Amino acid sequence: MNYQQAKVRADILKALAHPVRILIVNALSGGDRCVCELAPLVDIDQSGLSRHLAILKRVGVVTERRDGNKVIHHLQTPCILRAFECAVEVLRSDIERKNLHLKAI
Amino acid sequence: MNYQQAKVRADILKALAHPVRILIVNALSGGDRCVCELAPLVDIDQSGLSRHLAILKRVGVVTERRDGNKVIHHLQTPCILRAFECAVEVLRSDIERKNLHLKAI
DNA sequence: TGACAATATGCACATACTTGCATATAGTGC
DNA sequence: GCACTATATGCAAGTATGTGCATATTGTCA
Repeated sequence: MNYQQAKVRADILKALAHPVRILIVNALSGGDRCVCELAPLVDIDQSGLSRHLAILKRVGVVTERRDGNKVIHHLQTPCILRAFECAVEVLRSDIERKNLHLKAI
Repeated sequence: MNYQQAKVRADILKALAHPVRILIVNALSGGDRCVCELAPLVDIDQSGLSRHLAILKRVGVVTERRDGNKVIHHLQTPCILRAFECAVEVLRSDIERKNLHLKAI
């Protein structure tokens, strides 16, 4: 793998690597939502939420369509939920390993 | 999912979301390496490489053991390679979708 | 057209991340 | 102990990211 290939991967992961954006993706995995439905789930200013959504849209993880004066957001690539599962696996593995060290004391 | 749960996931993904760290993980997926073996693969200062490794170790993705005066690094949770594949899927899906739009013109 | 709801953007500030340089620490072999 | 190799850390500067506030834009409905 060369630097450019690593960079495009990093850009996608970076777009996912924020608690608010993870909450957004998680919510969208349960179905399409407009901004006003997402707002109560994330403790953040409306403009901030709009910006986080823009980041997810820029990398193509989320897409949008208009419905009246609402913009409906859609999780375009649900495969990224696997990246979250993978993060959980890392956590679990790390805790297990530390427990082992603890027992060894 | 609550904010705290999203945050721990974000911290793991953030640790992966850098081109140099992706190159490191990619190299380690082929077997354990010391810093001196990784250095030529990533175009960065030795101290910078050391810092990137520290970030990966902090979240438990990479572990280390000493061998003489070398520190050997080990990819503790190879499952994160799936996160990279997932990033590639996002890219591919995005390109396909844009191609469709192109054809529609 | 005007009032209103939903969403996006400009700006300014704070915080976090990355990097190189110099220097410190840890281990090896003489 | 000394010279040497491998790796880590303090510091300072540059860059990027996240946030709230105010304001702009887009669409609806009367």
